[in-house]
Amino acid sequence: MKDDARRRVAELRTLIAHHDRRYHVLDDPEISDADYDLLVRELRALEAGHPELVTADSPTQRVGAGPATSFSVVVHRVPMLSLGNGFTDDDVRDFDRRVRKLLGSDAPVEYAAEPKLDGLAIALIYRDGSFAQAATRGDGGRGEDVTASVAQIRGVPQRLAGAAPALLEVRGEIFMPLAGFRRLNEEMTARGEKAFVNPRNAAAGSVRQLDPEVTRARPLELFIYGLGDVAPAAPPRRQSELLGWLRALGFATSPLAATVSGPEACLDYYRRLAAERASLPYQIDGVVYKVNDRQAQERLGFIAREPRWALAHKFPAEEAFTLLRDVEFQVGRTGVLTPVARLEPVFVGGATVSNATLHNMDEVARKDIRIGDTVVVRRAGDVIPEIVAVVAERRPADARRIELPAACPSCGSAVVREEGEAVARCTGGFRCKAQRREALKHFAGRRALDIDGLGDRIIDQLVERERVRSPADFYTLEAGDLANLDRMGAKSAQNLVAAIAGSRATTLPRVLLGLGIRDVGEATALALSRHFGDIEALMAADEAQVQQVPDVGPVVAAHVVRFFADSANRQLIGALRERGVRWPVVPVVREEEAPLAGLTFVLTGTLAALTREKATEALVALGAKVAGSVSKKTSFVVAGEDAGSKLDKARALGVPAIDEQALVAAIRERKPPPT
DNA sequence: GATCCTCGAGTTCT
DNA sequence: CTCGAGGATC
Repeated sequence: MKDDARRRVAELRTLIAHHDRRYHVLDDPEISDADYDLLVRELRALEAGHPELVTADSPTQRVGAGPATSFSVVVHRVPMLSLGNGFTDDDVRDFDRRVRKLLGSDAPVEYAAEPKLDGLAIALIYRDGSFAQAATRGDGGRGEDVTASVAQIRGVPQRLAGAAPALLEVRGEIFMPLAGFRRLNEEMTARGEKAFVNPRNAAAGSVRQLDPEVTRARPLELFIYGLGDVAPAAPPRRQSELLGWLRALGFATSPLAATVSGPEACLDYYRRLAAERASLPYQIDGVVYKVNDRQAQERLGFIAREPRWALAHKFPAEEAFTLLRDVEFQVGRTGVLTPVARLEPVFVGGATVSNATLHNMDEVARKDIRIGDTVVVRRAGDVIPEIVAVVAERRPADARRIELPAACPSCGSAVVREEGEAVARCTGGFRCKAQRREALKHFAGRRALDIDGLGDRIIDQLVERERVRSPADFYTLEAGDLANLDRMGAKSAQNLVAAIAGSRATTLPRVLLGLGIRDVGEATALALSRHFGDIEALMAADEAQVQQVPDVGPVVAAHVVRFFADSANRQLIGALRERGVRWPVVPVVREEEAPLAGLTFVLTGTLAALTREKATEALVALGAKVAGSVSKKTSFVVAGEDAGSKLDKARALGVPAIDEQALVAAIRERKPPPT
């Protein structure tokens, strides 16, 4: 019986891998989505019955396994980045100052400016001049494949004009003009369907359509504003010329694009667009400035996920007045008490807002917010509601001050605010139901153990009934325990049990994150895992040893050591293991032992064999750092095709330059390149 | 000791 | 998305 299960599990995994490839890689599925789901479900069920057969590489362990979400995933060959935001004139001047400082020049910088459309960012790929693929931005690294629906948009050329490169990826914005938006909403209301709240949602909803015919009927337009990738590479040297080059290939670009010089000209452009905004046939939410010289862009590079050579200068967000009815204090998983404003619901920035965080008591004091006040609300970045200010003259006589409660609203334990800290915390720890509930949600969350289907609602009920007190209790749940919860049938109870069983095979960083050690997030959990390899080594370490981990200082080290000194926490880890939670030992990368430790690389020019990302990943794995600009501390500059000023600077500073082959050799042989 | 950057934690709405 | 704070750097 057991051997049968083992055999069938292996068979199912092979089958699923095969169909994944047909679907995602070859784009030529052999079986229907429903049949595919059946295979996955059978595997899940078998794994649920035999947790010892669950392995980390099982398809059930993958995030968003299979085409169940109905759009397949596209990994962007060049990440689709977001832009840094500016709101004030000084933000723009600061941006310009930083650009000049980094370029080492005092000459006025030329910028390509254009309106920032309020639509949906899209990447379009053309092969040999023919439209081949469209993908949404997604999280920047991977998006959704929307090729079929985007092909129906009239502004998307099926074939490019003139001499098109073998591979071309362009980036742009799909948007719905206001007139079309109004007409569409009239039609939809007339048909008894729900209208869209704003043109951006309408555009996004129209593109994310499984039925391309629906997209075809929607009044969508497209402006292209940039390049993702091109091979062979021959695009113009300036952003402004690039737009002309793209137009010659048959793409629409913004007719309002302009070239300006220096920050004051940027601001003039901004004011001109702000004045014109109301009369434009589509919605814009700001303007974008890009350093016009693309070689200079290259030199400026990126910080985190944002290019240093571009700025989105946003128009002020739409604001609204409403009444602050009450303030409640929420308890987070670490015990932090957060004041949350309960507002008279108000429609602002495309959604109805009824709650807004006040962050902490300092913030409340700074803005002098009181219950009963009329407040100005906006959605920061058009997403998170925020109280901007109170309207002092409308304050009623009986407005109440907001007081930090002395006792936790959930468990009644004392609330303390450490000297010099902005936040107040409940001291109840694990005895506090609210902290327990939030800690359990964190454990089950996507970044930690990723237990699909174990959402807030379910956890709330399990905590309320005291059926689950610690994360280890999840692994004792049976279908019967779940089936009598609200909104839970026998079928979904079974699925959830299977998902919990599936989460047993996991990784060390996920477990470390899930434990909820103070100040240990995703990045720190990964760094700790790489350094110690397994949890026993970490538990045995003292503060000095934990501080050896990159980016871990005295504060974080103390939190880690204190966590593992607590016998309840040691027991939790034992209990998790006992109930079948498993993770492979992580290959230890000790900084001092890593072959390229202490070396800093700078990549410049176009690499042929490797992408920039791959090269960075490989170097970091070997203990090296990869920086964006050349300095005295740079160990090697890797010069690819068309290497620019970084190479010049390296020569000036006497930094050794190597070519791509030397880089590849260094990675392969795991030793520093010869100088 | 000041400054820059990155990370963590908490949050909203659909 | 925002704020605060820890860590690294100059």
